[in-house]
Amino acid sequence: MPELPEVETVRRGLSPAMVNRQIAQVELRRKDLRFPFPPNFTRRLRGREILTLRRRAKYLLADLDDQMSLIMHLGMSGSFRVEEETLGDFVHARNRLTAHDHVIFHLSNGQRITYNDPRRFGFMLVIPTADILTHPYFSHLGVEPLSKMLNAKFLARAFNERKTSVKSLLLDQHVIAGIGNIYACEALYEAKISPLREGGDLVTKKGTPTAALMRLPKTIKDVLEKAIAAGGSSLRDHRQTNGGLGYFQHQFKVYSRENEPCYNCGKNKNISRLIQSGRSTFYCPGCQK
DNA sequence: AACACCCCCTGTCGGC
DNA sequence: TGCCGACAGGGGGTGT
Repeated sequence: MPELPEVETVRRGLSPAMVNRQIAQVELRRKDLRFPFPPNFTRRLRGREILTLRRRAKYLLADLDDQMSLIMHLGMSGSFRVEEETLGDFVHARNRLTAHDHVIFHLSNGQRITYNDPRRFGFMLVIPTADILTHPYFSHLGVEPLSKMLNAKFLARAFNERKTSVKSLLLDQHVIAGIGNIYACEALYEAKISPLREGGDLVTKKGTPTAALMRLPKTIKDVLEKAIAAGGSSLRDHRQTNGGLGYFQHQFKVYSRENEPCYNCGKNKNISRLIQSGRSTFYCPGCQK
């Protein structure tokens, strides 16, 4: 589920609850998510203070007070919720747990943070903070799409001579890190670029960006920023940490709108769906060239 | 190197 | 009503 805007929404929701707080206890309600929890996972977190909560691509990184960092990935269906857990409330709190509440962080201030993940594609691990940059999960990640690193010049270099479709390139976390299926579709629509175009086709023979490629960095940033402002997109599982829904799904122009009219072309053209790299792509054949 | 394809897992939805 | 297949926001591995 969660692409960059959803993970960022979660980060902002968790920060007030987690940062400068101590983890009193971590409760695992099963031994694995996508992978088994590493040995001593709970012991390494118990008693630690969380200094910062960062996001890199679709990962959440909680830096601890002992030079270690808790790495969390939400997979397709992970979500967190923050609740009060006073002593008197404890029994009631337990009763509010559901079948897919897999990890509970009990904080020393009486709050608890519960990780829920029906599909269990998410995972958590603890590694030294200093090792994050060289860790296999992070060392090959591409640029942050909301940073200045993402610009037309960068994309021209990354796309040059690539025969891969621009849609697949946007999903490639080695190029840009954090875009997922929804926002790749939406950004290409806004840029009026067909998802079927080869990457190299968006670069001139001189290696400079074409006019179409010049539009793309801004549409990516715009769609991600608007989605963050809306609290992300809630299709099934995504929740803000207070339990509220994101509402960017109401602003989708193409995603999940197969056979519905294009807002740009009117009733002349409908949104199409096709499969690229095994994922659904939604686009308008009328205005995306 | 770069691609298509498959898998992990659970839930939901539409068609019959 | 129930059953069954398709599909879902991610990402890693394999084989070509």
